[in-house]
Amino acid sequence: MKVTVIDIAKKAGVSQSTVSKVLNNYPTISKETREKVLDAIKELEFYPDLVARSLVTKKTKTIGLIVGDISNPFFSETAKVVITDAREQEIDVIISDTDYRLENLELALRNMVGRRVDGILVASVDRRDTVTTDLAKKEFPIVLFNRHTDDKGTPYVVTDNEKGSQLAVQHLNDLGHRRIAYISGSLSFSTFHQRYNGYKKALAELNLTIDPMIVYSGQVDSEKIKVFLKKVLSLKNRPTSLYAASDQIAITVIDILAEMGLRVPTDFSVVGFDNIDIASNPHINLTTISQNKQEMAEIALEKLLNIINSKEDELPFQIILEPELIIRSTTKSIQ
Amino acid sequence: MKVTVIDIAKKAGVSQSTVSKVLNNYPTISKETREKVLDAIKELEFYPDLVARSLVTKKTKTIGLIVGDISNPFFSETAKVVITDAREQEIDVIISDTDYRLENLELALRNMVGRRVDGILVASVDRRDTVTTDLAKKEFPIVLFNRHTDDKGTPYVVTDNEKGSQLAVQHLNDLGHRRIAYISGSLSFSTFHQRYNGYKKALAELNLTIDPMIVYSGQVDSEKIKVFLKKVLSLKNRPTSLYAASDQIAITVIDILAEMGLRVPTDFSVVGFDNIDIASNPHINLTTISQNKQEMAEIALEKLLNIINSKEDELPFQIILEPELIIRSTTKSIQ
DNA sequence: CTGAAAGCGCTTACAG
DNA sequence: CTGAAAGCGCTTACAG
Repeated sequence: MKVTVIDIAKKAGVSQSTVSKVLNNYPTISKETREKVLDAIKELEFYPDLVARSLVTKKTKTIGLIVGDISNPFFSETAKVVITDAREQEIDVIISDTDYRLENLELALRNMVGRRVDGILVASVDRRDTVTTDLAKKEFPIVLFNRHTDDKGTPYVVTDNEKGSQLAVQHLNDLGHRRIAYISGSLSFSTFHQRYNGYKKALAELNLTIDPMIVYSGQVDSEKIKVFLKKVLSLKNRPTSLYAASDQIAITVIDILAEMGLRVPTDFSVVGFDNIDIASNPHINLTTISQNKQEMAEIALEKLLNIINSKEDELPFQIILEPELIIRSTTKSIQ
Repeated sequence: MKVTVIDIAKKAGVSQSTVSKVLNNYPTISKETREKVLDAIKELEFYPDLVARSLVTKKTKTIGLIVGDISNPFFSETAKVVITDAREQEIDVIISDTDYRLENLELALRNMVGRRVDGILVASVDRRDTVTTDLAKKEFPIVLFNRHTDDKGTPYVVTDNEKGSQLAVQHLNDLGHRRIAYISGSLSFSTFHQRYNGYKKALAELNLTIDPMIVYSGQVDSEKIKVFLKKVLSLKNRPTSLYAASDQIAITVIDILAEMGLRVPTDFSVVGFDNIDIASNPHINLTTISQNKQEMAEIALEKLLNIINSKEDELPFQIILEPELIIRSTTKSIQ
């Protein structure tokens, strides 16, 4: 029923090893035998069993990619780069979606190791995670991107998030804003943690007061954001602008402000972070901090493949990319 | 170095087969031996090699998912459902991105078969593809969703696209529009082909003229759309509305109209198709035909797993889901 | 240039 | 209830 290397060998009148050798392009095989074998392969429609091959070569030509939420554009846009680039090297990618939960991350990691993937790329690691570090210590090929762990034991490539926040705050300050609210997702992610630090640092440098009343971090569903915005806008000393630690949050904020009858940027300025595709849509046209996601994903993959092929000696490395301020039309100078 | 079932056997003082049996929860194993083995497993941090297991069980607990473009929200939102639901059954998913090209689709299919995935889900098949049909004929578990091939030889679950177009055209007609332009992606996809047919059919039923001048199908980058719109709007008998066969196209259209100084819906009405997440964003608020993507993906996966477990006898099946008109604010009655 | 043999790390009849 | 042995489908030293 199923065609194996043995069937090909019989058909071509050669040994099993010879078949294997033409499959793997051994240079020693003579032209005639190679052709006999190739003919048999074509005739019997033989496709080598990659599972069996993996068992002996110890390579699966598969890598794992762990994301927080594949339906979030940030992750799907970076996944695209990883999948496409990996394909060029005939590598497949298994995707795991953690829903941003630490336990799911750890499950995914263990599962992928059991699957014997050649390496793992983690786009959404939790600061507290230790499993990635354990793997890195055991010299299992693993690279983090976007986020890293507190212990910094695993190689990573990220954007300079503090710097990003400074660009955002500076921009608002340049426009005359002195009260700048802040919203971010959970501080258990290094991205949000650093953007938060950068926000505070930038305020301090500009001699602006850090007011906990206009700062929120945690779950960022639209209900929670609404409650926060209502509170903030009812303050007597209310802010004139807001820096959101992601474009998704920024867009939600703008929607809610619209519902509340506030126009952006006339009544209120908003800056996002990420520069996802939709941010440049003319209807949204969000001022944001751009991270070069594609480059980040490309580098992470390239480095991972280097590690897999033992071409990387200085581990763990840390690559930090520059963010960039992109001014569009959700920020405006204060009157 | 690497811990195997043999190491566990030695450590626990039992045979290799016994270790395997506790790993696979054979009921015959006595409590004491089971515990000895479990202890050894824990102590040596043993994780069974899933590649070796697959070679003998003939199951990889992996399925393939082939999409046209993972960064397109339609695909990433359905991928999310597939990945999450599969995980609950301890199944991993390998994603392939074809960039909508037939040759890439066929490469991906052959590769996945070589990888011995247990089954394949194709979200973006080409009408002309025959590889999927060949696989289905050989009883390889495969289910198409969203799009199907012309030969209908492979089971699929899709939306009633003709019906969707009829809902869109009817809605515009109800608002008084008599000249309705149409844009869609390549007709080599059943989705666009059927939406196109539905569009013509609906016009015919309403006794409206089908004017090839205001119809476009093919590549849908924003340049091509711009050229088409310019041409259409310079017609003396210019249309008052447009039906776009996807939300992404509709959003691009609205952007271009804005650039050209036309307001939607005051000057021009637009209907999309898909109801992707961003369509309901207050800044876009697109009137569209909703397909229940999540349900579609869920059913496709469920059916695929049924086929894998030989619980599906009537093959190929065809499941057709109902589309729904969602009226938002990009359509308006004509004065 | 080709082939016989061993082995990758599991599972699964089968025997006891 | 447990174990010896064969086998899944390949690749890879090694010998010739």
